Amino acid sequence: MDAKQQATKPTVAEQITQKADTLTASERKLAQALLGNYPMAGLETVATFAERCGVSAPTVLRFASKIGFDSYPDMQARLRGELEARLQSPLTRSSLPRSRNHSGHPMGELLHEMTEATISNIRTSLANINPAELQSAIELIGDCKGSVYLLGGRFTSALAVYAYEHLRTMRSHVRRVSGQSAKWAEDLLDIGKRDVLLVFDVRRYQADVIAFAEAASRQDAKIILFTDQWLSPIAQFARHVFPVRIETGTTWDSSAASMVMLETLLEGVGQHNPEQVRARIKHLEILRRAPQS
Amino acid sequence: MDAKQQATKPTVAEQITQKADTLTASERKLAQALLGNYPMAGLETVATFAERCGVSAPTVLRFASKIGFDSYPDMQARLRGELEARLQSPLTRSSLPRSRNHSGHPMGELLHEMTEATISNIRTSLANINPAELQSAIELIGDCKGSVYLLGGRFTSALAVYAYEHLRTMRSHVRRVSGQSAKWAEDLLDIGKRDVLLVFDVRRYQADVIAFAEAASRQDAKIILFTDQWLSPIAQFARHVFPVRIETGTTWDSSAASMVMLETLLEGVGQHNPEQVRARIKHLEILRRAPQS
DNA sequence: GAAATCATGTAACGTTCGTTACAGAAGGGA
DNA sequence: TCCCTTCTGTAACGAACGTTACATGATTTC
Repeated sequence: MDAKQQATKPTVAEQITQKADTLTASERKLAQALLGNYPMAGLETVATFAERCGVSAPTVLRFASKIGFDSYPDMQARLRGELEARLQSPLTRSSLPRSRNHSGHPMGELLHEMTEATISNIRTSLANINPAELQSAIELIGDCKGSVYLLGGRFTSALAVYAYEHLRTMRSHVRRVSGQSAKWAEDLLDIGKRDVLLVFDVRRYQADVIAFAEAASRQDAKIILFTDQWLSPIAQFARHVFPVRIETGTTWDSSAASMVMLETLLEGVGQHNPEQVRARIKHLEILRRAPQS
Repeated sequence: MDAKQQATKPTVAEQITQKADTLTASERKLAQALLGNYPMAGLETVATFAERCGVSAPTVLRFASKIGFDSYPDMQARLRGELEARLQSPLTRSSLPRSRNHSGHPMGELLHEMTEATISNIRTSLANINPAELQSAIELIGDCKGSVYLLGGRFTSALAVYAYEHLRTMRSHVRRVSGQSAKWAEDLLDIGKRDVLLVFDVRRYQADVIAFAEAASRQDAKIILFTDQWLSPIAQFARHVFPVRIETGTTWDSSAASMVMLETLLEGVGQHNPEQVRARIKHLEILRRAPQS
């Protein structure tokens, strides 16, 4: 399940080796330095990189140009991308021993990989959440006098649904923004400064979701955002941002870590006003027992 | 470059954690973003980092200053050093050197408890799944000539929504049984022996969900059940049962382990017919690019 | 050995960066 | 509600950046 996306995009290192025999003496020095401390050396400034190799700045630029980049920052961007990918790849090449009865069977592999990748995501994500930030978000939802709106994208709408069902048992005035995005404007009408928008948006950030959040922000709603580590643009308008890992090395991104983070938040909201929640649940059960008005 | 990189020097992440409670709202957003995508986010320019988080450049500088750096480039240098060190020793506990210090703050406790409880649930649940069982379920969905129906209860409907969105990208004839249960009978009309019902039902097993599954079973539909360790009554009619742990010691049950199990199943279905799925996604993207008939 | 070609450094350009001072906005307490 | 404190963005500055044109030096070719 690996290395199917590399065919279209060669790495910087590959580009260098490809053009290796056309490089001049100074350029070879640069190439060796970069490959020797890959890719960190290429992330320095032109001047620094040049000085370290004992060449001039223009030589560095000619080098970048020769191996196929429009500009030096262009090359850096690519190096950055590779580095980022490399940093989070250790999740998949799991170092732990095989668990139990899974050995041999191909589906056992899958189970094991998904388990470890997801656990890694959860650990990394929640370990980096600031407790105070969580506390503030909990209070924002728990003490909110207005309405709490839930919104998600294509895959994350499931999280919005989940949050909706839980919050509804804990407090009144919980609304889910659902259906076709063309109709969201109606929900937007009511949103104001006393309201909170809990929005889920991970990569392939959805334009309609972003637009809704931005509009809500302009109407002074408080926004809590669940997103991935690269941050949805909504982060700009959000009061609280919770970035979680979503990559498992498989075809699709995972919402498991987001789910755990969400459940943590929900549990926190419940604990924030325990007696109110308990009273509400009790009331709800009474109404359920005497239904069909 | 820096020979003074000592073991005694605290990492940037640690410095952030240390000053966490003195940070302002905007600064916390920066902290969250940096820790969420550590350390890459901090290697961007001030302007980029600021914009991504929706704050101004000076706020970023005040942040860097507050956590103990003389300048922004100063902080970047340190992040670079950490990164370089990590890259040079990929074998020695590469990706997770820091288990953040949540102690002290009550929400830190909560984060930690939820993390560990959930991970325990996932490990236990997936370790006990029979790979052959998973394989069969994958083939059942992947090779199903009829329709795949999704159904969930109050809280598990979120999982049904999630599965629906994924399966829809992988194959045709995927339907979600939604809305008021009184209207489910209409869906039931179409269900037959060529169809598969993927149903989610955890404790406080919902009567209407059970009834639907039983009816579908009588009409010879194949049932795949996601439930908890105590097994929903639907297990009696189900061809494949996946029991997962849902307890976390908190007020509410958790769907996190179910989510991981579901994602594993979905990944398996995707891998089962990779070329078909890829063709379908491609087709879908073409249709999306030429919308508004 | 002279001329041509290529590689490289110098110097200057406009741009973008990090940084600072200051004024306005937001939030909390009486 | 008002005031005071704290927080935050705007605007301006110098410095450093990537980039380019051009001159110098090295190397090759006849």
